Amino acid sequence: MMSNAKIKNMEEFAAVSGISRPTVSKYFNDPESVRQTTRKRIEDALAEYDYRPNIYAINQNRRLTKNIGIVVPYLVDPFFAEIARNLEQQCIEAGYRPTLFSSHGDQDLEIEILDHLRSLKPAGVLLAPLGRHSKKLEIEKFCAEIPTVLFDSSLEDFGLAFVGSDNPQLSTMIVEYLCRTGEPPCFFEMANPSNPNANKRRQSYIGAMERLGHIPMIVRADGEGWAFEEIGRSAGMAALKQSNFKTNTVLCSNDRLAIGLLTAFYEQGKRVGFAEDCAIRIAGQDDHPFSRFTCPPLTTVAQDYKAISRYSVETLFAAIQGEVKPHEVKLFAGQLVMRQSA
Amino acid sequence: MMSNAKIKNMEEFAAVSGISRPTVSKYFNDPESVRQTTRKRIEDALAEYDYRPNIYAINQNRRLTKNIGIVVPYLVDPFFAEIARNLEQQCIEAGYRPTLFSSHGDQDLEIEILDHLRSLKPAGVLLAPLGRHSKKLEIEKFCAEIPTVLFDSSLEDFGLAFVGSDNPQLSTMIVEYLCRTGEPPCFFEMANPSNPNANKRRQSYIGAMERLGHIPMIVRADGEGWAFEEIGRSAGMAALKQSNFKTNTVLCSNDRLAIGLLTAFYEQGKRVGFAEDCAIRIAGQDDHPFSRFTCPPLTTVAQDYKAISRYSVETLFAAIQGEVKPHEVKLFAGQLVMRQSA
DNA sequence: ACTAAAACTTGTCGCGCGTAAACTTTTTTG
DNA sequence: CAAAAAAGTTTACGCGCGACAAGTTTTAGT
Repeated sequence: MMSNAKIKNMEEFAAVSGISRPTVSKYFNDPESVRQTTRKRIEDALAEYDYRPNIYAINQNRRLTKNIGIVVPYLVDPFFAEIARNLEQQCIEAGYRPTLFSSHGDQDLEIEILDHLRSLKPAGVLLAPLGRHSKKLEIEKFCAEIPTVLFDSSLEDFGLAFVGSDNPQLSTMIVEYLCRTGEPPCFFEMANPSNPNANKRRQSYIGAMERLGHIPMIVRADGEGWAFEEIGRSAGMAALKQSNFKTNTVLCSNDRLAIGLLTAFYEQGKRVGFAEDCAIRIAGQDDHPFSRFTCPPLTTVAQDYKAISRYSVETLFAAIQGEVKPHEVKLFAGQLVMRQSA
Repeated sequence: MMSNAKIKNMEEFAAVSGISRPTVSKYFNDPESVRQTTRKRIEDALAEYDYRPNIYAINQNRRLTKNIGIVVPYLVDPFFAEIARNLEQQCIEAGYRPTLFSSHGDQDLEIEILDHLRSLKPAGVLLAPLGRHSKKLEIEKFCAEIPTVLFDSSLEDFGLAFVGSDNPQLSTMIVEYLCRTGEPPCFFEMANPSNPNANKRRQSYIGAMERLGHIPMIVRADGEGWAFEEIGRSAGMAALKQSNFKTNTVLCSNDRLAIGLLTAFYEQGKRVGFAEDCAIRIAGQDDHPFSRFTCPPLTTVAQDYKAISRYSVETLFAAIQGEVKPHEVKLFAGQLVMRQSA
């Protein structure tokens, strides 16, 4: 059926479809905007001839493209890969073209990505900043230029909105659970957390412990970068040898640290879990995609991935379509995921 | 220092830099192609005025863009995220603009991505196809149109080259290791593997076992899709209950399946490893980023990520720069990674 | 059936840049 | 220092499409 005549541009395509070029152009911008009969004629021609409008010519002339930038700090972390997948899907469903970028934990790369994004003239950007290391001024400038929704990790009140998890709620919930079912937890975190969520979680841990009449016990892991599992393992090993965990329960700042800590305990021959013969209980925070498959499976509090990604996209599109709102902070509650590690 | 005068286009920028527009254009295409003195004048102006050529106007007029498409089947798998990261980095170093796409295990999405890629007019594409499910004809057509290097998973002789691991070598090495150090391994794989590598690994397992005088024992896991861990866990559980593993050693078709199987054994209270008190040995194939952190850490054969990504990029760029070679198959050897699981 | 609104047509301009030809200036070279 | 080579300038065109104005046809509403 497909005719072999090659269509070079919209002019030629308009000719073979029997419709004028401006109308064809209108169709490609929004198929609903033309009459049913002309729409059919165009789509018949589309079925017969292989033509697609030149995306560069389109974007050059449209003030706003249909591009959406998605930037995550570290794509090798399946947590971000999973969120990115959700975001991508929802952008496509809304008729936009998402482009995915990862800063790979490098703040210079993050700025380069924003720079590249600028020249892409996106309709909007969904940005999970690196956190503590992000070059604030440059990001602020970017948010002022291009409609941007921040997620996962907030940066002051930059952008249209911040969408993330209610860290105090997450941490409080798991602290209370751990206290209710055994010894109060120590808190295991990185000494220099690259993510502001870490600070909120520490504060929430301290608050929850004090409310329950316990003394907060914080164990800090040395190490830089985004290799959280390895940091959790090596620093966990060190803490173990120095008996830094004062109770038989450890709450980790995030699941990846917990995964590393599980390995450390395994290597020391200590059983982890709530059973009789276990030496220690370990819990995480995030519900990382792999947490269900650790040994023992990791008890944690789940972030509401879907709600976060859905609300981020909705907020961005509302703003793109002209809705004006003051900066909003939207936090979603987490859910306790009880498995065998605690 | 930065002047606040806004530069709209190359015309204006040429004016303020005191150089003619064609020369400025030449500079942006290749800074080396202009005289040192004029280069300095342009770069001085660049430092003072904030101007970047419009990428859409550039790409509309250049027959070939500087875009490189990177397509992986499933980005939530850190294995692919890691390879993608390497590929990305090398493209950037070579002065190209990589764009990352994930098929998310969906063959229709894979075709859509290729379609979108076509309209991006990339200089080249690095493609890890979905495997068995990929719509061959469409991919073949794509490879014929655009310089494409296939990696990880081959599809006949499509594209400029296939770059991957020497699966027979990988499988043979680990089979020999397992046989040397204990009972010969059963082989645990998905009943309908979505990836052709799985078939090669099964064949290699069978060959290696026969050469060593053992009878191959294959256990097949039911399940569809890319949730390998869950398939490994549930099917592993079933196989365990039905005593389908005839020896105390299991070689898994890939690490993610092994990770799920570890969980199944854990849930059944069976210790995994080579120690005296262990019920079973489990080994994987790939050296997944998380394999070092499973409990016990997973013995596996490592794919040479770096070599694969480097050679893929080099081959693509050689072709882009005009080098003509017949279709090449480049396989890299793996390395035994001995940990505690086997 | 008549009228107004909606949709389409023709024609024309401009976006920002690549590219090429013809000419001029600067640099290199023997 | 003259001649050749290299680099830069001027001028002009074209890429494929969005956008708009003015006129024409179709549709919807009474």
